[in-house]
Amino acid sequence: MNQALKILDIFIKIQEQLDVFQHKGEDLLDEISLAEVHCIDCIGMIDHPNVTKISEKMSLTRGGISKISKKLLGKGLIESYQEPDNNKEIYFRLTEGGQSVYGEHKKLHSKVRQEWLSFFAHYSDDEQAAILRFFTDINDFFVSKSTDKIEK
Amino acid sequence: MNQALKILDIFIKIQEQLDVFQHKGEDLLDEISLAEVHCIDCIGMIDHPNVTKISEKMSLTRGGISKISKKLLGKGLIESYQEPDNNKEIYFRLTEGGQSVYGEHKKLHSKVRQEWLSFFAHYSDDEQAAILRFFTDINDFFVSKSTDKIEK
DNA sequence: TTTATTTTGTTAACCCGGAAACAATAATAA
DNA sequence: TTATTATTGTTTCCGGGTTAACAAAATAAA
Repeated sequence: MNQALKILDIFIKIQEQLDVFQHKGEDLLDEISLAEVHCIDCIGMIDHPNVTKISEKMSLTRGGISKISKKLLGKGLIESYQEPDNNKEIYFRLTEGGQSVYGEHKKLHSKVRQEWLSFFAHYSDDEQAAILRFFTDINDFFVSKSTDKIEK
Repeated sequence: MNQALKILDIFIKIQEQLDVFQHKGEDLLDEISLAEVHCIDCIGMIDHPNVTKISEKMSLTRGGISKISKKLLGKGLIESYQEPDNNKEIYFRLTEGGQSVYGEHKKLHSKVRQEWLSFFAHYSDDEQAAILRFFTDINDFFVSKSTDKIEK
């Protein structure tokens, strides 16, 4: 079996298991779902975050974000505010509790990042270059594929 | 920015878009969901497939498979049978319609496989070796991580 | 054998998103 | 200005999955 076939087979296996990867088991904080944490992350990063901006950033529906933000409000992790000259848009900001979750998530994120970096350290420059090219190509492929869909 | 960091960043981007990849837009057959097609695939491949075996193969709950198989029965794509010496286990087999869906899915699968192969053809042997090592390592990592979880 | 335990498939209640309809507001055109 | 169009956020309904409880059957233990 040539290399290409082996890569392919493993790649498929990985895909199958990928859901295991995502973020599960992080146990960031019980009682807060993954989507909620991501939402908090967005609110912490976006300038004047509202439902629409968050939904775009998270690639979810406005309806979905509307529900999530409602929950976060209920849990006291975020609060909403409006600008005096605009009665339509509703913005969010993190409360102290939300800030804390935001910080925990960032910490965990950098920990995972560190793990990946030490993982990559075991590869030679040439190997890393090959992997890089591969991922660059894949990414381009996905981007072009997703714009295809938008054009449909 | 060194290579490792670049790979990492791209890898994360890809992850974010990965859901786009899975199987969406295949339009194998309207009126049949992705899970249903996968279920048909399992039933076509497993020896004496029952709810339990399918759920293990698909990494879904028995309850979930129970519902899906009910739908497939309703659509006439599969049928159930039992062995004379066992009144508990219920097995499935594909009907003609199910066979047809099974075949279509296989065809599409090999088409995708072909696309990936021509994709990999653009890489040198050394590059392919690096990519292969990378995926092998990742896969091992995932496997060990998931067994960790089982031990929990 | 009889009794406990395990396995199997189903169901009810629930959670999470998406799609689509909707009212309120803002932005644009006339 | 007024009228039309676009944007924003919410809500209802639905599909798809999980969890947990359950009855029926098979298996293991007594």
